[in-house]
Amino acid sequence: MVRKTKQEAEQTRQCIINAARQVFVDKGVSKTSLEEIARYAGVTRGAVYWHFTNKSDLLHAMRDQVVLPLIDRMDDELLLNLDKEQNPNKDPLTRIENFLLCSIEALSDHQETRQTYEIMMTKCEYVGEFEKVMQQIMSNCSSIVDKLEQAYAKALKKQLIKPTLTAAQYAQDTHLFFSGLLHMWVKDTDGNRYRNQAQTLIHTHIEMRRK
Amino acid sequence: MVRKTKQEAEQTRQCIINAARQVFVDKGVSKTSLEEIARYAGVTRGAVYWHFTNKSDLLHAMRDQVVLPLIDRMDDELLLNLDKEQNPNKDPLTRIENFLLCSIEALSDHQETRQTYEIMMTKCEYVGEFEKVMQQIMSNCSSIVDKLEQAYAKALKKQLIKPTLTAAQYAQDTHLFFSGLLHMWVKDTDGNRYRNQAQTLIHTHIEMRRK
DNA sequence: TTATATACAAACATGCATGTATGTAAATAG
DNA sequence: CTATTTACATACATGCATGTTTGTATATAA
Repeated sequence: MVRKTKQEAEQTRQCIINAARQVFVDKGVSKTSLEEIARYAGVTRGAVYWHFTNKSDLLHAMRDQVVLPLIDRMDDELLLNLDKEQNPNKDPLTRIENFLLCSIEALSDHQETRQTYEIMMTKCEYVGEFEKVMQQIMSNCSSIVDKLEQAYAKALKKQLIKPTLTAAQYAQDTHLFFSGLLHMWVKDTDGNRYRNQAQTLIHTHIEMRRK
Repeated sequence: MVRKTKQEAEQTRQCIINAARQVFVDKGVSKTSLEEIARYAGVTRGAVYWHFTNKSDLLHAMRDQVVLPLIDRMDDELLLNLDKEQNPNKDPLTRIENFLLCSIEALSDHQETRQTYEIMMTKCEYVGEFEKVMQQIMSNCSSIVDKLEQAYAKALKKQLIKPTLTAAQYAQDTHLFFSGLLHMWVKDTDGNRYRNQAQTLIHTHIEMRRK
């Protein structure tokens, strides 16, 4: 066989991940064999086992590829320049709204992201070795709540929202709303119930808080 | 072998469901064999195949046993006597709050319910034949939103909440909050982040709406 | 009372997924 | 230019889960 260069090898690797994503969406993680993935990617199981130690490892790689960049972007959108008054979006509430909108946008704009979320939410089982991922998700949620809280603290200072509740309370409620929206959005494959009105739902949620 | 009476057979059936629930929570649905379930239940695969056609059928039975009664209870708590003024909880907002509280209570009080939800949310794959369940869940969500909307309509009439938003908008937001809370509550197996403060979160969510 | 259906256990047949080991040609390092 | 990795394909070994079939003792219906 014709040995590939490093670049070509990296392509095959990515190709396998892409194939896996497609097949996972169709058949679920546990019911897809590495053989199927390989066939879909135009390689043999040999290639799969060369790039990944097993199916779980492949799934991890798939997830990291989508989730890690998203976590990075979160910081930018929610916190960056939050303190500087001269930035274009002074209003911290608008900033929160924007953060929520961007997250949903990432799902509707990028098929990879959308499919990966669909797999993570409805096509895989968090069990054994993979239970750690659930811990990661939970701790990631905590950091989202933290960032939301900082933004809401600013909103309180600027007296944009009622002072009867704390920033932490606003943050938790928004996070639960966001969490629910993500789940519903992903599961609403027809798009009728949630996908089409996500922006409105987000806007309403924020508007509800304004004095 | 000693043939069982109808009652005893029904016991075995329930026993198998209980065993399945335990093993599913531990190992996930796809990685548990019917052999394991049978062993845990103290029977053989023969019994399992007698009472259920396959693993999916067993999972359906497990789910129905928990979910169907819950759906019934929902109607009672949210809508029953909503129009009659003489019932103990006149305040529709309190009624909504109560509905949310009761739902969470069902999870913390009944292990079966909690485990079944855990399985449905993190230990099974909605794929193939089982994708229909996802449709059921979505349509069930719609009916929850409907009922919430009716309750919020009452709250608007009684001028308990700001009239700047519609009952439908309040309902959707509450449902997404509820949906997120359910997911987080179930996934928070340590109990530190959400399980312990669920009541507070719910109360805050409702309180945020009051004029 | 007898025939039949029930409630399983036990045995059988099959396939598929996994992991590993081996082969190999070409890329790459020195 | 040669030795050694690399990037796979192929072959091999193994096991386990599934579904079906058969056997059987007894509850139950008539």
